[in-house]
Amino acid sequence: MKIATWNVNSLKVRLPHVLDWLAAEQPDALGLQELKCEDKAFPLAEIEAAGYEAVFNGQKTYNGVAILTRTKASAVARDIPGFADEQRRVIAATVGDVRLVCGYFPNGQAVGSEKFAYKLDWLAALTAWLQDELAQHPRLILAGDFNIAPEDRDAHPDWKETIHVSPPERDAFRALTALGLTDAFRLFEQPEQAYSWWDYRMGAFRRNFGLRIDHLLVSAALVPVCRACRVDKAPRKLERPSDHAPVVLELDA
DNA sequence: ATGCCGCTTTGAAAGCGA
Repeated sequence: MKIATWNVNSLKVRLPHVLDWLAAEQPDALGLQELKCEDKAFPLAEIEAAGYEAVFNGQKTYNGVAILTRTKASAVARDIPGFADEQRRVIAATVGDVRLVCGYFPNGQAVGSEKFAYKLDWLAALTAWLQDELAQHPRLILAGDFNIAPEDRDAHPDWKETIHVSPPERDAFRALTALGLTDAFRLFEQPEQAYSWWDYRMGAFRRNFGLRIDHLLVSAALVPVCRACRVDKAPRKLERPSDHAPVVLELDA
């Protein structure tokens, strides 16, 4: 089984990249973030023509998440139950015998800002909800754009901003792993300075000035069947790329 | 340094992302 996550920064603009990538990689499931499109504008026909089913939770201009699957997903859930939020950031579905939760975590803008407080509130609500989800679905993957670089090695040494690397954000990440979730990327040997996002500006990709903020966390039941996890930088090298690269997890399941 | 890039909404310029 192959499961991937990718912040596409506008599904409309990135649709050709997504279709090419599906054809090349043939994942069983692909979680997408930052669709920036309403549900009525979701390019369902094109995705179905590529041999995929899709469930989505979109809104105008901002946010928006989707799960694409080769076989029909079931038990689709949207948003965090009990957390009042206009922003469409979560979709979950059962794919085969795996529960896949796809999230676009808040950016947070700057430590101490109003958006930062929202980020921490959102993370607390997600964590509380996931505890219940894990109880119901022992085989669970939390995938998405976390907007958190969990350790120092996940940020370029010259990263000067505190957002994405601050102690409260990293504490929130650890609260998620404390539920019994494991960062699948770190189950395997990885290149030095492996990142999943690079700013469009200042030649950041060329200089590998990036952050690893896109993650797949797996529940304890899935750790033994993880086979490989990697960042696929190829789509970041195309014309008009997303600023994020897909992260791919392969499992013996 | 934070203007830089890119996307979106509107209708040339501003907000936002990370």
